[in-house]
Formats: sequence, C-alpha cells, structure tokens
Amino acid sequence: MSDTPPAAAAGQPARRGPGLGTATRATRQGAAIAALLAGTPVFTTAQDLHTRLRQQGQPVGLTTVYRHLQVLADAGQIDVVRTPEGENLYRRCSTQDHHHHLVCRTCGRTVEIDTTEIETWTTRVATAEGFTDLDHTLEIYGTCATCATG
Amino acid sequence: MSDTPPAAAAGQPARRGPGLGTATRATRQGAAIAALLAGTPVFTTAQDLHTRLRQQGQPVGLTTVYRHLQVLADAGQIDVVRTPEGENLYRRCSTQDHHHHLVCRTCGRTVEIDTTEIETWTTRVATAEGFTDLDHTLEIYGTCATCATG
DNA sequence: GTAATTGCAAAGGATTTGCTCTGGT
DNA sequence: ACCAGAGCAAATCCTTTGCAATTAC
Repeated sequence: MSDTPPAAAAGQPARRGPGLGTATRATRQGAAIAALLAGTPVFTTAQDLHTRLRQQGQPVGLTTVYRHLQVLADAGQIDVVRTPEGENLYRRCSTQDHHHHLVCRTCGRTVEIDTTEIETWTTRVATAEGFTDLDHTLEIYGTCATCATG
Repeated sequence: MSDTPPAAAAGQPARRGPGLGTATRATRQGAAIAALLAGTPVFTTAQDLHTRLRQQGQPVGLTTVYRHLQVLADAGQIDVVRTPEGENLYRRCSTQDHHHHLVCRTCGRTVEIDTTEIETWTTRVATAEGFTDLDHTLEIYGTCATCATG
C-alpha cells in the first residue's frame, strides 16, 4: 500500500474500469478518473490528472491513471493529441465521430471543429497519389482571446 | 576512437557542422551526415541514419547525428515530423516554404503536398473563434501503392 | 595554440511492464 | 474464493546533456 490513507469510500457510482481481461470491475479509482475527466473540458496530461486526483483526496497511482486513459482512448471515449514536445494530452470528447481540435496553448481551452471539407480533401489528395489505408493528424494551436487579453 | 577504421578521408567537401558556438567548422562527420541526407528522399529516424553511416564506413556518434539534425532543422534545411509513436523523422526538404506531407508508413516514401486551401481554411476557422498566434500540424499517413502491392 | 566538435556515459522525461497485493463480486 | 484491477519499482524508448579527448583552423 501507499502512504496516504484513502479518504474513505465516498458515495460514488464507481465506474467500470480497464477492460484488460474479459470482465470489468467498478473501482474507486476508475470512478475518480472518469469523474475528473467528465468535469475537465480542456486537454490535460496524465501527470496533471494524477496530481489533481491526489489533491482532491482521491489518490490514484500514476500507472493506473495511464491504464485507464489508454482504455478510454481505445474505446473512443476520450481524445488524445500529441503535443510537439511529445506529451500526450487527454480530454473527454463530446462525440465519437472523427474530428479535430483548435487548442489554446496557454489554457488548454479547446474548440472542436468540423472538418468535413478537410477530410474530403485529404482523402482526395492521398488517393490521387496512390496511397491507401489512410490516416491523418491535424491540430491547430493558438492563443485564445481570453489568454491574449488577460 | 571507435573500432571500425574510418574509410580514410575520401575526397569530400566536408560541410560545415553544428553552429553550437559562434564559428562553424567543417568536419568529416558533418559532411557524412549532410551527404547521406541529401541522398535520402524519405523520412528516416536519427537511429537509422546513425546505423547507415556506420555501415558505409563513416561512423558518427549518435549524439553527433542528433546535434546535426537539430541544427539543420533549426536552419530549415530539413523537415521534422513526429510520428504517432513519438519518434522524430527527418528528411531533406526541397523548399523552405511551409508545406505538409503524405508519408508511407511502411517505406517512408514521401510526397510533399500543396496545402494552400488548407492553410486558408485553418486560418479562417481559428480566427473566427478568436484565436491568434496560430500554428498547426497536418500530416497524412498511409500505405503507398508499391508497398500495398508488394 | 585555441576553441569548436566529437562521442561515450549518464541523465531526463513520458509511458509501459513485471509482479505482488488488494478488493470487487 | 477467484480473478480483475491497483500500484510500486524498474524497465523502455528516444532524445539531451556533461565533460574529457580530439581536431579544424
């Protein structure tokens, strides 16, 4: 065990966790992670989530945070983007449809953008060059109005 | 020194290397790296370049490879893209203008694509949302015709 | 001769894995 | 009781940094 005594079981729904095996169990950690993600509308790092969980008295191992994020991402329940620095940023997503983001590099605020025309364009260009089994990345970074002013 | 006897100084121009300090000296290593990059039309990793240099009898330390790549990239003489796995890929670029790539995930073959319309689009969308100081990433990955067939 | 460059070894930082203990069901 | 999940420590992977030895100029 750790050192910090768990803040006792709060009365939470306790969501289902990593489906590493076949079944899936509801754990305090899984619930805490899901809840935190649900209330976090910006892209954040695994490390940040880990820190905030400790602060709110719901300590969860960093490894566990990573494992849940991985499962959630695979299930398409959260988005993952890779920063130019090579760090992964996670965020709950409103739709499971394919989409891209406009991310504020200062506060993490994100705007999901409709990229229908771009999708069409990339497919057309790549196909014209004889490429198949396509995939692509597209993220726009900038400073949002609030951060630019304040 | 290493173990592999340098293939003696061939009669190469010996390009200028890392401008880490103020001046810049021409070294055998810098020339080898520049030459290899010049003859490599696909995106490759630093490790791969390092390995190939050894194979062709021009051993260069991995550290040195990284340092030269960094300098070349800063100077805009080579392109750098980050794979979803977090590895950097390098390639000489034909133009220093802003552009994007269509990369074969099997052989690394690359097609530089004109993205004028996309540039316009991203700027319009981001500006409409109040974002400034824009930057963006866009890469398309796929399997090229050759790799799909063979 | 002097300073830039090299390159080994070791550090760094994010993420993953091994393995044992804990805790849902 | 049984097996999925938690989590610590240690391992990975790529890339960077420290520093002494080398070498261009």
